[in-house]
Order: sequence, then C-alpha cells, then structure tokens
Amino acid sequence: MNQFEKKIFQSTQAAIKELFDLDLTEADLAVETPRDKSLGDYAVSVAMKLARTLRKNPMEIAEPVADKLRDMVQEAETVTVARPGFINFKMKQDALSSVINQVLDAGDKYGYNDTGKGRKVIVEWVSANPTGDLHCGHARNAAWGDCICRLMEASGWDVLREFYVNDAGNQIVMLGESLVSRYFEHFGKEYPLPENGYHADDVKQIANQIAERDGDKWLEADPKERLEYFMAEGKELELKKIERDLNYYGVTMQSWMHETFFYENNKERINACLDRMNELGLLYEKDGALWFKSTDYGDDKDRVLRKSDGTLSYLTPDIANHVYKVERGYPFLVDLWGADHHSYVTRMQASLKALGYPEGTLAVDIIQMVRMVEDGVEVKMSKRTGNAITLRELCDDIGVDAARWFFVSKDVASPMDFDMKKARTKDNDNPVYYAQYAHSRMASIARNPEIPEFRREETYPLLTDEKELQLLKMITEFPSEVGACAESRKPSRMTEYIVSFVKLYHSYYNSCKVNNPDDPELTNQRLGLVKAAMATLKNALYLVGVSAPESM
RNA sequence: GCGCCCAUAGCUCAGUUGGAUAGAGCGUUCGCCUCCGGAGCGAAAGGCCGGAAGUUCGAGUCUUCUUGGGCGCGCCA
Repeated sequence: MNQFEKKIFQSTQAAIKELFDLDLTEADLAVETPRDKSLGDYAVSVAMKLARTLRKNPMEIAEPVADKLRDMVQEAETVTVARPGFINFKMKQDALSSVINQVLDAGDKYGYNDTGKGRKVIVEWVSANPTGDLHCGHARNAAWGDCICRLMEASGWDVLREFYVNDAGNQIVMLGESLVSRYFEHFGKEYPLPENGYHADDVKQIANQIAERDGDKWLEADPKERLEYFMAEGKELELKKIERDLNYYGVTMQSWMHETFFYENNKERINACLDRMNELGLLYEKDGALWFKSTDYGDDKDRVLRKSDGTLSYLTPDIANHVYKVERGYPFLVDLWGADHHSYVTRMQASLKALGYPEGTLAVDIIQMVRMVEDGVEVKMSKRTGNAITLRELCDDIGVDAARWFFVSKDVASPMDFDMKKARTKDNDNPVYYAQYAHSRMASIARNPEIPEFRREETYPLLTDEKELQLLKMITEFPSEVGACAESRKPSRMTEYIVSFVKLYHSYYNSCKVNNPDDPELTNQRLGLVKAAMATLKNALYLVGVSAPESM
C-alpha cells in the first residue's frame, strides 16, 4: 500500500468501527483504483461487502461512511459515492506532487519498501547440470529468478542467491568419459565416446583446453585416476563457463552449493536427515531399497531414497540440501524449476513436511518450456554449433536487454514461443526500446542546456495538467508496486507497470513542453517531475534487469 | 489411464488476488514535426474471456464437468 492507500484504509477502518462497530482487516477492505480515472484516484468497496452482514443497501452504508471520510482524509479533494456503492477519492494536487521530493531524496533507493520486513530467503535457480552450455530454457529461468531476487531485495528481504550444482550423479562420469575421449582424439588416438556421453562442441573445446595445458601426460595415466581428474576438471571448467555466461547476462550468484558437499564427511548431513526420518517412522525397506512413505504426505507413490545397489537417489542429498538451507537460518526457500521437473515438487515438499518444517517453508515456482521460433517455425538447433541455441548466442544475437525483457515480461505459467525475429528488431515492435527511449528522452531534457538548473521547491503547485497528475500518481504507486511484484514473485507485473508508465510519459511529452522560457517557474516544476519520473523509470528498469540508457 | 500447468481481440500477451463499460502492443484504417529526440503522439475498427452448469449483491478471476494444447508419470538426474 502506498501512503494514500494506507491513509484511506486506516480512515475507512476507523469510520466503520465508529459507525457500525465492526473491525475490518486489510483482507476485508482492499483499496482499489477505479477503472475510469474521472471517478477518482482511489476507491473502496466496503459498502458492498458489508451489505449482507448489515442487511442494508450498499448505498445507504456508503453515504454516512463517505461523510466521515471527507473530514478524515485531508489529502482528498473530494470523496464521492457512486452506484452500486463505491466510495471514490480524488486526491489534492499538493498531496500528489509531494512525491517529487520523496523521489529526489530516495534517489536510487526510490521504490524500496519494507514488505519483506527483513525476512531471510534463499532463492535457488538456474541450477543447470555442469555438463554443457546454458541454453535458452535456462535463459528464461535465469532472467525470471534474478528479477525475483532484485524485487525481493528491494522489498526488504534478505536474499541469498544460490545455484545447486548436480555434480554427484552419473552425468559427471559421462562428462569425464566424454572428455577423455576428446582428449585422446586431440592427440590423434582412439578412445570410445560413450553412447550417452556429451557429443557437443563445447565438450571438445574443454578437452582441447586441458590437452594444451597438460600435454599428453594423461594418455598413459592410470585410467581410474585419469577419469577422476577429467571429471573434476570438466566440472570446474563447465561451471566457470556457466558463471561467466550468467554474469554476461546480468545474473550474479552468491552461493554455489555442490551436491557432492553432502557426500563429504561420510555423508554426515544426509545421514542426519535419514536418521531423523527413520526416528519419525517415515522409512521402510523393500526389495533391497530404502523407501520414504511420501504417500502419507500427498505424494502419489512412495519414493526410493537408497537404491538396492546402495547408492542414493537424487532426492536424498537434495533433502539434505533443503534442510541445510533452513539450518543456515533461512526459514523461507524459493526454488525455480523447469516444467519437466514439476512432479518433483510434491516429493520435495512432502519431505520437508514429514521432517516437521512448517507448510510454506518451500515455494517452488515452475517455469514452463520455451520454444525458439523464427518466422513462425521452431528453431531447434543453432546454425553455428548444431546444438541447442545457447544463452550466449542468444545475447550476442538480440542483446542482453531484449532477451531479458522478453523472458521477464511473460508470465512463466504458460509455455512460451520466443520469436527471435521480433526480439531482434529495433523498432516499435519491441517494447524494450519503447521503455528505454522514454528514459533517453527524460535524460535529454535533464541535460538540455537551454533549461536552467533545477531548483528544489517546497511544493509544485503548477503541475496541474491531467497527465502530470497521472504521472505523479504512478510515481507514488511505484514502491507498493515493487512490493506487490515481490510478494507474488511475478516480475512480469513490473514490465506491465513500466509499459504503462512510459506510455503515459510519451503522451505527456507530446502534449506538454517542459522548457517554457517565458515561464521559468513552470519549467522548473516540470523539470522536477521529469527528474522524479526518470529516477522511477531507471529503478524500475533495474529491477527487471534492463539498462536505462541516457541516449540511444 | 493418472497428475500438474495453460486457453482472453487476426497475432503476442495483461487483467491490481471476486468489483464499476474486459485492457495494451503488433497488424489494419485515418490523422500529427515553424515546437525539449517521429525508436514518438492522437483516433477508429476489432471480444462476451474454449464450452456447460454452479457458488453470490457481483465471476475473465472461485467450484464441478467438458474440449483442446504443454509437461510429467524410473531403484535417471
């Protein structure tokens, strides 16, 4: 809630208490915005909600409440009642324009809010296997998750960005084998490339890298030792590449949690979990394997934790991973997984529930699949490498800003066709440039030598144009919008805000000139508005991971 | 067969957690530079929200059924 919504909420709450002796919470009494702007800036619909309990016509309830509110909400110019029972508030100009100085004071921090209340959260995302380059599917996950982190951080959450490295499974063995094969190939020798190995070009490059660095000494080495070495080296080099590509994409991880970490010290963390589960009677043996009775916690079948060959299933160290997150002092966990792993959600949550962690400890957001499309036809392979299009290729092709914008602006709940041709065009088919262009125009005014330097004022009473009032209102709503985006973990809502904000600004730009040499006072106040709008837009673009150019 | 997700304008998508006449961009049609950046602005046409029933003052939003699509259903990771 912004300052006006808060005031309206509290006043209405008090008025209802006084008139009807009813205690209303935020849930009962949402402050809304009227669809038609001419009705007012804000609205409450309590009268309709109370109609049944009070056995009265909504209009009869609204009238006396509105009478009280007229005195209580001094920031409102008018408080009116409209059928079927809405109470509408139109704010005073000086109340709206006071936001300018608030923005100027907050600067880069404008939009920051305390809805997170300092709570701690670990967001785990991307978490690609370290066996190859990040591709376009990861790009959607990476952009979305990064924006969630930015939004939550701006909303007062204490966020830790974590990447879970799946380095304990068979795929790392395959990576090692594939590298050995390519290493031999480098020296003109034969070594079988495994059937399920990694045949892509990037694996070959890593093998060559090792060959050039270490020479041919591994050709004659002990096969077991050699494989160990190539597995470890391969993983490290793949991870470095992943980190480099993520950074290029504007994503920075703060923590890399390795699956193998949980195998260290005789699997002490894993065993601790298994012991706890055993004590709670959640486990049983069958067919030589150890099972978790996950069906007791909503799963559709029980899950194997230790296979009959004695090795652990993927789930087991991952339970330890999630428990460890909580033990490190993070009571709230967010994971972002691809749609192909959605069935895993239930068993992970069942595990935490069974171990006694409160419901809602782990939130899993599922990212639906991405199809790369060009001219309406799916592009499965990159022309260059013959493999899936990589994140890096995508960024080189269409630019980081455009890539991130496209991924973030669409809700991840639906599968997505990413049209590369559209993303590539730098015309108005592409909303990124529409938004960035607005920022450039603002910057251009801010540096216009014909306009005298901005002088901060106590009030800005000359900003009375309808579009100016709307801009002020949107700027006022920015912090609560950030909070709402963080709460719902939907960055796409922020791109929606940005688009409507810059649309309003472009429209304003076209109808009102800032520079009025014959009216220096109006010029200065409009300049203040532009500066506030510019700071707001810059911060909004930052939150979706897109740059705010001063010129383009 | 079972489970999760999705379906809104010709196309791509929003829809403030159940509110007022369902919005935007693209595309189409018509206008706007003697004026701070035309990568811009203004206007028009285009919908009954896949279908059916229900819940209530009120449903694109919630429930059930149904149709179509995506993704899963391993002692893989």
